[in-house]
Parts: sequence; structure tokens; C-alpha cells
Amino acid sequence: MTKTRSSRAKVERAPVEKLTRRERGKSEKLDRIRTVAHRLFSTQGFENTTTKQIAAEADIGAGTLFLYAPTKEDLLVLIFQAEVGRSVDEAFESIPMRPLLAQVIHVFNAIIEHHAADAALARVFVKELPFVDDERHGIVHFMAAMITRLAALIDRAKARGEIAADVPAKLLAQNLFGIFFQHMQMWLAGRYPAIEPGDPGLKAALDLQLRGVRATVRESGNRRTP
Amino acid sequence: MTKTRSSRAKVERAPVEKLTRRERGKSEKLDRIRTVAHRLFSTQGFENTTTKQIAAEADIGAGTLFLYAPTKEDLLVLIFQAEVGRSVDEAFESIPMRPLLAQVIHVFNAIIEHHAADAALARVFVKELPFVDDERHGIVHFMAAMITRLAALIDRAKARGEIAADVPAKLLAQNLFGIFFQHMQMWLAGRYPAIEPGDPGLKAALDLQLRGVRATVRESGNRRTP
DNA sequence: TCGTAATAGTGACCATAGTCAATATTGATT
DNA sequence: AATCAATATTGACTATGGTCACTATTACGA
Repeated sequence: MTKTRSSRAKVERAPVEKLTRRERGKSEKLDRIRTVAHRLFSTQGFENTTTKQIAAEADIGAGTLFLYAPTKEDLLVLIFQAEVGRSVDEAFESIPMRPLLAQVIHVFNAIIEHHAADAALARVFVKELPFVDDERHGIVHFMAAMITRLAALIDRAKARGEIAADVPAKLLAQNLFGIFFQHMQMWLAGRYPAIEPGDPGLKAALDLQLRGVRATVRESGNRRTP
Repeated sequence: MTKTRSSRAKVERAPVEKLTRRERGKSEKLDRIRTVAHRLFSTQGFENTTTKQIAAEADIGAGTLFLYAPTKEDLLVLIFQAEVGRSVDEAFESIPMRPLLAQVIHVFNAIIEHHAADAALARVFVKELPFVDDERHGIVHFMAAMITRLAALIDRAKARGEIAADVPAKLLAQNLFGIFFQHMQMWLAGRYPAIEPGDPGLKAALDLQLRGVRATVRESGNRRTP
């Protein structure tokens, strides 16, 4: 183990770039599956879409589908990672220079906005995703990465004196994410008409958590960042 | 509508108590289903248990099962409500005279303890339950009730001057529950060996939330309750 | 006690997620 | 070009959750 894949095939060529026909074929198929599944789930709903239908429209055999997604639910993970994952990455790359609360909301908004754009699918996501997998790749993984990155954000806030130094960043990150996720679940599980990115409820909830961790006014006058 | 059931059958009898044979039969069947389902899920796992098997062991027809639980997942709700619901009710009836944090943990422990006693099933619960139903009875409902009762606890803490008066009780309750649920999910989704009731991680997380909402020392010296 | 409407129960049946032995494709080696 | 091992694809097949037209049971009024 440890040598994932090496010493085979055209390693001599340009280190990246050249895909073999096989690899190209696979990645094209995966793309088609993602696209088709996303379209069908959105328009017909998760339950009303059959795996055969997806396979047919993606122009692959019924059994082949399960080579790319071991279960029907995994198709959701596939979509989720491609779409939401990218949104979140972008959000983390465009963190505004503002207080922590605003930064955190900036990130969460990426998820909310994405779901708002596709309410039908959002329902399905929240209903099916939270524990699509134990063991395998997936959401738990996504959550963990999310928390790590949030913790980094918190550390920066600590460095600039906004958050008290004795607050464990990871723990706070977990709490914030938990509060966010709770809201998402309540929202989508209930019959709330829609999700809006700027939701005051979520902001208030997150603020309530941050209330106790802000640095006391003692050691620095760094209000309103430049 | 609105008259759920009335003006039929022996309404004249003792308002409670006397069940008709039919009603007795139904409730006995429901009991058997719960018991059998619980046993089989625990021993064989959720996936490996078929609805036919449950029906057979509960001594009812294969189709009859779905008269009592519209879907296989609903069997979980059945179990959940009977078991965990009761534990939580008991916990709320035996709140210790201690700081809010301890009281909240007292309640959450009821759930954790219950799950710890039956780790196999706990996995299944957390994996399948969060969104078993939209619209129907179920967990969302359970959560809502939980939050209401937690809010009551918070109000009492406010009354005795432990929590700042300007904190919205319901919001705080939601946050605490969200933090708790998040931990449960992480725990059971990951490969953590077991759940212990007194977990320091959860306590720390909850404490981090409470940190900012405690009444300032300004108006009362109520440290260490008698 | 009988008749009968209402309610409850049944299991053959259906649709579909997922499996797997057989087949086809690929890319390297000669 | 021919060979061949590795890898990818396939669709007939299986197992099971859930349905429904039919049958059985119950409660109750006459």
C-alpha cells in the first residue's frame, strides 16, 4: 500500500494532461451520470426516478451505473460533492474582511444559496444525505473538512484579537456548524416555503453562540476593521 | 372534519378503560410488532431484517404490517417513540436542582444512555431517523417538543438569575439541541467505539455556548447553588 | 339471534435497487 | 499484427419493500 498507482502505464509522458482513452471514457461517463441524475432528480424527484432511467439516459448499461455509484443514494453524494463542494470552496476563497460572524455566514450562505436555487433537490439532499454512508467517502468527510476550515477562520479571528484566545477553535467551529446544520434540517424538513440566504434566524442563532467568545475590550481597540 | 371520531360506538360507557375487542387486538398487535422489530433490528441489523420476517414473527400477514407502519423506516419511529420518548419524558420529570448546564446534560444523557445500551440500533437510528418523514408524525415533531421543554428549563434559569434576561430562550434551546445532535451524528456516523453518558466533549461544547449567556455578576451573587 | 355495515387482515402480485457470471474493450508486450 | 492480462461493461436475474382486490371479523341495531 501507499503507492496508490505508479510504475504502470505511460508515466514517462507529460506528468499530467494525457489521459488514456479508458480514463477519458470513465470520466465522461461519470459526468453524464451526474448531469442526468441531477436533471431527473430535480424534475421528477428522487423516488420517482429509477436507476434504469438514469442509466438509459446516460447511455450506459443498467448494471454499469452501480460501478460509479454503489447505491442510488450515492448518486446524491456525487451531485452534492460536485455542486455544493465547489460553491463552498469558492466561498472559502473569497472570505470578506469583516467580523467572524459575517465570514461564517458568508460560507454558510454558499450552501443555502445553492439549495435555494434548487429547492426540489434541496429537500432530497437534506432528507437523504446526512448519513448516506458510514465508512465510505461522503458527507461526514465533507463536514470534517468544513470544520477544519472554519477553525482556521476562527484562528485568524483570534490572531486579530476579535475572539478570546482561550476558546478552542475546533470546538467553536463544530458548534457553529452544528447550529447551521440544525437550521438547515429544521427548514427543509418542515414546510417552510423557501430558504433565503440572509436569514435573520440563523444569524441570531450564530450570534448567540459568538456572544460569549468575543475578546473582552481589555487589550485592544480594534473595532471596525479597515 | 374536526370531529376526529365521535358519535359512534359505546361512548356511553366509562369514558376511558373499556376497550373493545378490536381495539385490544390492534394494540396487542402493535406491541408485538414493536417488540419483534426491535429485537430483530438489534440482532440482525436494519438492512438484514425483512418486513416479511417481522410480520411472520409478530404473527400477522405480510401486508398487515404496513397497516401499522406505512414504511419500514416507520418501524424505527415506532420504536424510537416508545423507547427514547419515554426516557426523555422521565428525564424532564427528574431535573436536578443544579446549574442549567447540568440540567441540559441530564436530559441529553437520557438519550445517550439509551443509545449506549443498544449500540447496534443507535447506529441505525441516527442513520435513518433524522428525516424519516416529511409531513407525517415523527422526529421533527419530537425535536420541536424537545426544544419547547428545553426553553422552559432556560426560562427557569433566567428566573433564578443564572441566565441573562435578554437571551431568547427558544433560540438558545435550539442551539443547545443542535450542538447535541451534531455530536450524536458525528459520533455514530464515525467509527467511535462507544458512547459514554458523561462525555467531556459534549459538555465542553455545550459550555462554550452557555459561556456567553450567563448573567453578569452585576446583580446577584448566586455562585454555587446550595 | 340474525343481518349488515364498517373495519381489519391477507397474501399473491408488482416494481425496482442492486448482483454477478459472462462478455467486450483496452493498452501493453512480443 | 497478434496475443493476452487487466479492466470495464452488460443485462438477465434475485430479493424485498410496498400495494390492492378480496376475505374475515367485529360491533351493533332490529
